Amino acid sequence: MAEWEKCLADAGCRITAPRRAVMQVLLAASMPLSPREILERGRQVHRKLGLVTVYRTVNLLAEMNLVRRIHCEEDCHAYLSASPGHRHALVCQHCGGAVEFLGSGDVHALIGRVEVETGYRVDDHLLQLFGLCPGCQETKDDR
Amino acid sequence: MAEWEKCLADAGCRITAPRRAVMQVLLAASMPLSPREILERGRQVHRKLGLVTVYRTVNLLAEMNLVRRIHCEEDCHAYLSASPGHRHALVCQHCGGAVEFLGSGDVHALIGRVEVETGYRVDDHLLQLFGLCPGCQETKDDR
DNA sequence: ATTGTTATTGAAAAACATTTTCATTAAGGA
DNA sequence: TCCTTAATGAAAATGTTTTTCAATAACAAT
Repeated sequence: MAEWEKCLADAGCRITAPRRAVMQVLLAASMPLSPREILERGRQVHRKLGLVTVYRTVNLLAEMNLVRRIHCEEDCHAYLSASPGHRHALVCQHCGGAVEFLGSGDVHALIGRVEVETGYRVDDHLLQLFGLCPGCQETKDDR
Repeated sequence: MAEWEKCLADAGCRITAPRRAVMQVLLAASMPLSPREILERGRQVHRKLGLVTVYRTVNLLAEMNLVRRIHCEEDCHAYLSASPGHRHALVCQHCGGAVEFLGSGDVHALIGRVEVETGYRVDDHLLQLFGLCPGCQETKDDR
């Protein structure tokens, strides 16, 4: 039983074929996918998968932090499978490939500075980086 | 002539009543507003303002960095007037009020670290903080 | 000030994304 | 294997964003 299946089962959710299809697609993809893209790829695994189920599944998985929602200029509803503990995404603007990185002390230093500067108390943050992956740096250079 | 009007004029854009209404609303608001909210407030200034124009204006202003798009869980199409040079938003999760803060050395340190760790070249970033503003900290405490 | 050009506007329609509804299906404990 | 009920998928409803196009108004030229 896969790690993510245990998470769902522990939360009292059923492990169904549509959910397996969605998760399988996201685990296989190394880039953020929109609900529609997930549907298309997922149908190759589970023929009768429906778009409504993709929406529902992706929301469920996001709530459990098994999947991360990625915000871009064009598309704010793209999803990426999430490694536990890792918090942020770095997306290649050429090929769309994404990796995750762990927020470390530098993030907390920044938050501490801003708390002092503004008087706000910071509880949450959204951080994403965009750039070129190693492979695309060779191909394309448009800094 | 206001600063933002010079920006538009320099780009060859016309200064129109609808654009003034949208910008006035955003400058007066201290929180991110959705297109629909901008429409409602803007109509008190320019009665026949249309939603289509709000969309068009907000996109134009965002392209010129006069306005910043704010990404939240619920609403990824909220806009905040932007101070030049300041790059990031800090939003109060209780009252919606927002302030901007300047990304400083700590952001670059973080980006440098991630570039080394991942091999990616980082060209752009999306950073937003969420929390409680000073006023709402007194009212509400749900850390 | 007046005119002419053309960017901009707003209403309606189209396109698209997301959510709700509800009868049917199937997961998984008994 | 059966039963309960969570989950599914199709259709419809709801919302949001974009496109289209004729009318309007900014502003440069006069």
